[in-house]
Amino acid sequence: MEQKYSPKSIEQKWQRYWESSRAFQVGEDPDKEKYYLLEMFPYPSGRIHMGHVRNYTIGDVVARFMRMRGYNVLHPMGWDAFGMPAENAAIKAGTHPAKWTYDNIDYMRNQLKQLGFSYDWSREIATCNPDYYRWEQLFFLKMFDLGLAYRKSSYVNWCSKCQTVLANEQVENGVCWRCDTEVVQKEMEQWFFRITHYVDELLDNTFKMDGWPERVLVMQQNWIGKSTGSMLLFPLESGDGKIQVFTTRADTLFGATFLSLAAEHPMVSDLCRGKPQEAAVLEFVQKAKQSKRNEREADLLEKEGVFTGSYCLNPVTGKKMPIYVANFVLMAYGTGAVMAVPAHDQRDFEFARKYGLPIDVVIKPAGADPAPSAGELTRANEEYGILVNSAEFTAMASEPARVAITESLAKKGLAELTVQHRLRDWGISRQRYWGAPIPIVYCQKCGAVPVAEKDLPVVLPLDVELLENGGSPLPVHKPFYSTQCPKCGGEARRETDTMDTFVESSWYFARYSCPDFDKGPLDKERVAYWMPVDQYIGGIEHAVLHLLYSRFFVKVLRDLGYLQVDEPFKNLLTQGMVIKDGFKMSKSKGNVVDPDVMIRSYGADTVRLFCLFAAPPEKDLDWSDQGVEGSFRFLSRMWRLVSDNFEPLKSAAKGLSGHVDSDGLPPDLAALRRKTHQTIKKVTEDIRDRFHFNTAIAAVMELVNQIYQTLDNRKDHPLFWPLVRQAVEAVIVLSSPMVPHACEELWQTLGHQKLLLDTPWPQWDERALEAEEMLIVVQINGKLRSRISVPADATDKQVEQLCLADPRVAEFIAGKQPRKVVVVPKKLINIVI
RNA sequence: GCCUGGGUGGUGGAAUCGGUAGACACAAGGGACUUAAAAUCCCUUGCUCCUUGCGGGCGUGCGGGUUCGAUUCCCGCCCCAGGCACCA
Repeated sequence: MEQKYSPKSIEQKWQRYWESSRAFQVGEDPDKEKYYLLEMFPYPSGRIHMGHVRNYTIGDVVARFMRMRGYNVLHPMGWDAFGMPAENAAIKAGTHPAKWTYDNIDYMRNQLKQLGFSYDWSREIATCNPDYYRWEQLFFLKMFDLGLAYRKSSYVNWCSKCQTVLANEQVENGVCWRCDTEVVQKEMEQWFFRITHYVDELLDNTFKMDGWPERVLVMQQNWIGKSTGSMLLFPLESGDGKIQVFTTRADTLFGATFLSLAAEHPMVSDLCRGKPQEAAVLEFVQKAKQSKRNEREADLLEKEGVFTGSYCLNPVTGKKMPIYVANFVLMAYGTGAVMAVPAHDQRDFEFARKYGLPIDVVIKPAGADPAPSAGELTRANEEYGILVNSAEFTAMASEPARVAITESLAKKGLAELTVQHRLRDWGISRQRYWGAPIPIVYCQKCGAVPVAEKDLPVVLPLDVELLENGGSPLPVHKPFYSTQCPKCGGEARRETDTMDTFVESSWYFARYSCPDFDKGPLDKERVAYWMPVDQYIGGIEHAVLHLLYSRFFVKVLRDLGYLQVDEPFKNLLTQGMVIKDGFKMSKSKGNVVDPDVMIRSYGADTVRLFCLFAAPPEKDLDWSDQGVEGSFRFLSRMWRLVSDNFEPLKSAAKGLSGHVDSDGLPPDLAALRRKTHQTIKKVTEDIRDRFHFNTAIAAVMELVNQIYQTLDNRKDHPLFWPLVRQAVEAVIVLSSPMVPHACEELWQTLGHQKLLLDTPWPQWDERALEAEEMLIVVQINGKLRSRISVPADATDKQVEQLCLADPRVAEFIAGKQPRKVVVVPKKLINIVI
């Protein structure tokens, strides 16, 4: 065999073999337990980056491990192929988004193959293919029928650079998640998916999804933002109408002295009409609407408002409450109207001070007597406490009072206990070209009419001229937009917006179970076999976006009868970022490491090994060129272990599957045998129970070190080579999910006919783990003082006696009588004197 | 402000159920082999003190506590990262 480890030829050899033998193709096998392992599919941006390499390496280890453990493993790969970068790149390069996308897919597929990932390539999906998105258009139609897809005019987030609307989830700190452009509010007609219909289930399940990281669940809970409170009606003084308000603090209702409305509140213009304040109000509203979203939302603006000239009545005190328009009230949350309780809400307090409005104290802190007067307050007291100045509710505690006050008003039809969520419906219209067309037609006579199912797919035309400014060419592409109304046959215009690309990624995982199915989106039998995904792996950046949308979509598909699961992903692993020199790898920082270059210099196995060894998967990984060298050195060391001892190893009779009894073995061979089995146990448990590949690799390295030591101190014994061979085979088998090419080659070189891939994962022998002697740590008063070796079967009492007989121990005790002796079996003894 | 993680040598990290802190690597220093280099192999490497030993003390962000024993559990702080946030 080759003396030197040369990954290039080995890796090509095995990659070709896996491809030609279709080694990773799977079908439904009712006799085998299925395991569906999925990594988040990439956007075909051009070439893969180290983040992908890390993500997919982690997944590949699990897939190969589970396969060797006897599961029927589905491990697919595909492309999240619609999206804006394709358009921008195509405009820049004078090409077509489709060509750009498919070229990138070809390049990146090849990159993934060079890394030796065990994908079933026969199931590959590209979401920009009409055979994929046609089903999404069908879902849209079904959702439209059920009212789960609807159109409304509303203020939406607009990114001027991307020339499109963004979902709430795609706005981060007031700027576009893609290009960091300031997002402005724009009133537009948009299509929405009614994710709020599932808000309770989406939230409730987060408390049961024990296979997900806590922090992702908490992020989703925060995003959904449930708050429990009361809906209250405040009658207008004029008598014609009521204003609806949501509050979590109905216990403070007796202290509500005015009302604040959002600038966009529909009643504002009526309330100020004909009043002396009208002009000032309209000017204020105009100004507020123009202010930028992040300025208005972040705590930057000073609280300002203007009196509308109208009053409403406090439903419990009957007092007149002036109605203001205020710049800090959001139309998007609750009803866009807030009852102001200056004594118990800091914003209202500041507002009341500024405009000279009354401050009525109605809560006193528990233990404070009497309640502080309004004049004494320097800031609002927002804590729960005991009610004062609240008629029959005085002396009640806040929480029961909140309910009691609401219920008492409910009898007059002025209140109800209710729940509000922060979550808004998902706006899916995008004014972009490279996406799935929304299957709707607008007819002068019939309005918005769904395309007939039989006319699907609505194919995105490829023969378009892209516009320089990035806007969509569809609205000016007559062959596309010009059509007939499906209802009346009259002249009509197609919807020219496309769907948010997150729609594609919300169900691709289900389509992998039957990517070739053409009678519908999902083949019931196959999808029932494979779904849900048993293990999903991807970046934390999708904690809310993709992972929430997918959860929603699965519930829709379930209710449409396509799926039988409630949640898509049973277990979720969110891997950390790849960092170099303290920063996330990025072109602007100039710290990008190109996977191609690494593979060329060291081979895929080294790159894989480094990604696994440098950190546990959930932590950020610090890229280190020396660390990569170290990984390569280890693989070379493993290679030499076989090449330097090739002849004796090859002729040694017993491989890993053979049994060797430890009776009568010399100590170093007994120790090697023990270490072999300990390593099998350690690696199995580290991968199976916690995905800690770094400690699994460390354990294999320890075994390699011990094999070298054993070889250095070689003594003749008939079982020497058989035991070394067992240890070496353990190294190869246990490493194989992580560095598959090198291991497969070594395995074959040692004379195995069967692929390592199809070799069952090794079992450890419990009896082989135990030594005849065990090392006991001796503590005196909790401090480490000595170590003694005792027979493995020694009782606690015997351990104690052996310990007291130890000269070092005797010295420390110095004849004193121990007050207490604690023995931890097989580990430690602590003598207290 | 609220919520969730996290803080261990020069570095990445280990210690899985309260039981030897620093496994395994990287880096550094010293040595062997070599004409030389690369590669490989061996030794040292948390800090500190002395009488240099099979030695003593200190040490897991800080301060307390529980325990025979705490990186691990409890209480109170500090710092870092992430999420939510004028949310009524």
